[in-house]
Amino acid sequence: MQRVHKATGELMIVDHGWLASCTLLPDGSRQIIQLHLPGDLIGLANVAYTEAAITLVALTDAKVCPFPRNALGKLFDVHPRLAGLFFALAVVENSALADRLVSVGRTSARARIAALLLDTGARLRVLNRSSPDNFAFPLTQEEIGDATGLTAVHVNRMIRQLEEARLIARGDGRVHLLDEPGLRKLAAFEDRYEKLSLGWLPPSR
Amino acid sequence: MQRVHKATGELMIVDHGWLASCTLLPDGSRQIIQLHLPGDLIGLANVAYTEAAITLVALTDAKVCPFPRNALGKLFDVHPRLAGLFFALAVVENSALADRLVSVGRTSARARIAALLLDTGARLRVLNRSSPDNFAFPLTQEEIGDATGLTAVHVNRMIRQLEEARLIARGDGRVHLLDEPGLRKLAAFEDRYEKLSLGWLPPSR
DNA sequence: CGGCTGCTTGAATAGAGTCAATAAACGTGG
DNA sequence: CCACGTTTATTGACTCTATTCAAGCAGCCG
Repeated sequence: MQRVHKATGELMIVDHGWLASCTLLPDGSRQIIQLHLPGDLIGLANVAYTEAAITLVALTDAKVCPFPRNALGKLFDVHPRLAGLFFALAVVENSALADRLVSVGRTSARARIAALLLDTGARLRVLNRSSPDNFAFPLTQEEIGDATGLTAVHVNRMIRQLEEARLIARGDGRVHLLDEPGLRKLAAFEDRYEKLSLGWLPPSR
Repeated sequence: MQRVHKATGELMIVDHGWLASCTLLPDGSRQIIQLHLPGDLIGLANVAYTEAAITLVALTDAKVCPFPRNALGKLFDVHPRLAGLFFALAVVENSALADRLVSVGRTSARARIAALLLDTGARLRVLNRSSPDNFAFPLTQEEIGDATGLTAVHVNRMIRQLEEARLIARGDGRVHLLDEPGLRKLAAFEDRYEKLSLGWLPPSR
């Protein structure tokens, strides 16, 4: 498997596979800003800038479909409802980033990992309609660390603690959320994907 | 001075004063998501949700002008260029949040505080056109901690270190960025406000 | 003056990082 | 299918950054 590292200023939609947008720091460390699952729109943060602000990393084999940035202007002109949806996407991404910031800024290592798992689970739920408290989770522990602001070693220790506490189970690249209420309490997690309100959007033409 | 704490789902524009949107956690701790300076649009993260996701705090005496949320639909319908600008605002806010996340997730306490000061300075520059490396900074050390994910005590120690290293100076509620290159290096700070690209926006009607 | 709130400092503690070594899993080419 | 090298996971010992607790001080406002 080839892990494509690519800096880009374009918009893309994930066809299949998992990716992550991240920032690389001068000291060599890395922060994963967000995970991209199939169906996600990637690169919103780039739209308003001349140079790519983020780096894209494929976490698994993945395929993305480009969405030309210069089509956006016309889209806003001709399809107000679609434009509104793009806006809504940006706004939802905003909340997601805010939640991550809270998690990384003010919660323990355990809680951050729990939040990452819960969030991923909730997003998969939106995707699949099924209710998988048991799902494939292809991140390495180092990548989990880059997403949560921790070191790989510490991620390992915390994951095992979550296991020992019977909050999660693992195996074969999969995660099982054994005690979701317990995890939610630990992570101070709130599921925003349930509370969308898009009634303000203009009607389609 | 009265510090208004208000949870709201509306959009607002800051007339004067400084505010912050923040999240309160069950354990009583607080994370400041972002600072709002005069001219800023507040509440984008709320647009797509039924209930307010964030709490607003006035850091100084402040006045805000409401912007009715249900006017957004019509705006997207009738004024595509304005709609595009709203979208651009959301996207710029995204980058700002991503930068904060990197700062909090992967840099030292010193660096986080330096980044907060640099970012605030850069934003004031956009506002004033003048180039103030010396500006009023009305946050308490506790609030700085809530913004950077640190305790007030540690914020104090780090600020003094920055002072002793002659990177900044303080006094009378103001900050003076003495060695901006040094601060930028320390904080791995990149000024995004310089590199906006809005050529893709549709023309005004 | 007295009671806030915010700043400053020290000492002890805890949570996360670093370094290092081993084990397990994976992928590749023969 | 096996042998090999590489990446990933695991664990221990130690260090260090940031937190906690505590106390004293300064400024502000009624």
